[in-house]
Amino acid sequence: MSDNRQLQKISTSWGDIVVQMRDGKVSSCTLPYVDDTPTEPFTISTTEKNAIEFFVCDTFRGRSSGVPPIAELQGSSFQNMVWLLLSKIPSGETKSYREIAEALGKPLAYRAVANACGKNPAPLFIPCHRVIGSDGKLHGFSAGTAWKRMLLDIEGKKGI
DNA sequence: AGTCACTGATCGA
DNA sequence: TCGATCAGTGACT
Repeated sequence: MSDNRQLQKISTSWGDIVVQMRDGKVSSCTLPYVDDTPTEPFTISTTEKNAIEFFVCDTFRGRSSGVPPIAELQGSSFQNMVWLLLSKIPSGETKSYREIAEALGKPLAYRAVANACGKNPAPLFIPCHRVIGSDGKLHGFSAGTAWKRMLLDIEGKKGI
């Protein structure tokens, strides 16, 4: 099992997005933390020379190109189920923490769902930013809600 | 036992 | 209306 690891950086005005690959699959994605009210407008610079960059670029354009293969996720069974559901939310749509919990057959586990979202190893690739509160508020994002707000805005959910 | 990226209810301004 | 506050909830450390 010679794991063929590879790091990929994508530079943006908010800092570098670092994607870690293993055997050609995405195993994690790290976004730099940004304050809730960034002064800097978001810009991204990449050559889109491979599938990862292409996907990330498309994401920030509000398009949903094919999601690159994601490595097997190492979380608890509950977390894996949450992450699987998240990955099925299409671009431009949102779900509430409670809807996810209900889909898992545990409507009262919304708090746990939120926990799992926060531990999502690959934001962007697993679209945890499309999960918002049932009151329509963003509530949180591991790398700062600025990302969440921007992504939803780009994907067509204006004014959240 | 304590921590949460929640939710629904309640209360005061 | 809109906020702050509170209790209840489940998974995880």
